[in-house]
Amino acid sequence: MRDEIHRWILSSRYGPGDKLPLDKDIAVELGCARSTVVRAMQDLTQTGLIERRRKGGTQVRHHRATRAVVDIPVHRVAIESQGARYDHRLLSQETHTPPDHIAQAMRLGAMADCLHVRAVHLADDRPYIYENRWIACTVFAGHPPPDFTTISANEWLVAHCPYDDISVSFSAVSANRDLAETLASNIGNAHFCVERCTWSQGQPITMVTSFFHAGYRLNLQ
Amino acid sequence: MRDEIHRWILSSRYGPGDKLPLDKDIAVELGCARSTVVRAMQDLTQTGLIERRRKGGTQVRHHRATRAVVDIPVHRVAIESQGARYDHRLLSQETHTPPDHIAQAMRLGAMADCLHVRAVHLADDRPYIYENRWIACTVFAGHPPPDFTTISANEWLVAHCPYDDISVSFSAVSANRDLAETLASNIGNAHFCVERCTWSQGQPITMVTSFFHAGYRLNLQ
DNA sequence: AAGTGGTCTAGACCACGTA
DNA sequence: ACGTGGTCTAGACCACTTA
Repeated sequence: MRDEIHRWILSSRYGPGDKLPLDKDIAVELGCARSTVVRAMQDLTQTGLIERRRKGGTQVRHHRATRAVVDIPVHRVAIESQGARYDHRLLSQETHTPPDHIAQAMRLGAMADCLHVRAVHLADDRPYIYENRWIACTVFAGHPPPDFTTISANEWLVAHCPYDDISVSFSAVSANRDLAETLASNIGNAHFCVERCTWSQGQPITMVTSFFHAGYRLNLQ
Repeated sequence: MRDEIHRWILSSRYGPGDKLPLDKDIAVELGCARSTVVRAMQDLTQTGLIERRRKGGTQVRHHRATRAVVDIPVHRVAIESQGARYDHRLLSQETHTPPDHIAQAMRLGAMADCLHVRAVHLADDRPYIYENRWIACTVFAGHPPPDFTTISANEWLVAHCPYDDISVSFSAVSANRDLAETLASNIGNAHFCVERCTWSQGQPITMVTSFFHAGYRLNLQ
């Protein structure tokens, strides 16, 4: 039934900017319950095809945005699912206060300490991702931080610090000398870069910048 | 109520890999209808926190992936919403059969003709996006293709060809001479690149590769 | 103030996967 | 074959937004 409603809307019966009938009228028209129409409409809202406003009704969006879900698995899982052998190497790990732009992005209080962790993730011993991470010390809750040489910070956080808010951005960067050496690339090469910040109940957890090996491509659903 | 269920699950009552109670038991525990629990669980499935299987029950995912929604508006809207003046320039437009890798990505039948359109989108007269697009000729349904000098192909397609299936990928590329000139960049500069393919009822509509100006950053929700 | 979508209920039946 | 989640119904009440 939901699919039928989706087809009913999509079959170019309505174009960009058009106002759709009331939910209850659509329900009558298609011979189903209003709640079914509501559910179908909420699906279409999520995919970005329509806009709904209380009292304002439902419209087909004038400029439908391309909307897709991006899924970035734990690095180890991503590498192993390609059939490659995973490994990682801790480059450095020190506790200090992060630079301003990091603290700002994390919405950190002034002078809050972070654990700064740099690591490389390897696929069949070849550099795959260079990870530059800041972890709010509050997440260790007094306990000493774990040994990130045996478990990557990426994986430890996924297992121990569930988040309820996240901010992500993508960009392309040219490798400087450091990045080129870490990723066995060349100075100036283009690298795909993901920046992530996570929070739990308003408290910052971590901010990580990941640089992928040259030629990496991220596929969405 | 849904939020209450979300909090109930998230409050570290259950960790990665843990099995959750049956929907109906949660409903009893929290004093609400099962359908409410189902809805809340479906939300959490979408955000990637849990996995549900008929007969298998509900589990907290072992390795929670970072999952976010990416929204790429029509280029004109993206540029204007930054307060910049939008313009675009058609670079070329010809009809012929696309190279194999394009036809394959579009799931095009052999020898199906496409309109090949190349254009630049400008923000305050500065190159913002270079767009390399293939449009399946079937979408024009016999009519002559519109004049893409007055309306960009991007915008025309959004207005006239709703899609129900899409594939997107992101990458970083180094500018070759052509790209550098088109985007007023420099050879070797890193550019963010989006590749999109859309279909309607199984029929290919368009495949587009968009190269963003150097320094571009895509933010997700 | 009124109209629209948003959420919830209590129940039914269905579809899928596992045993 | 059975147990679990998935979808649907018919109805109630609520929340927001616009007129």
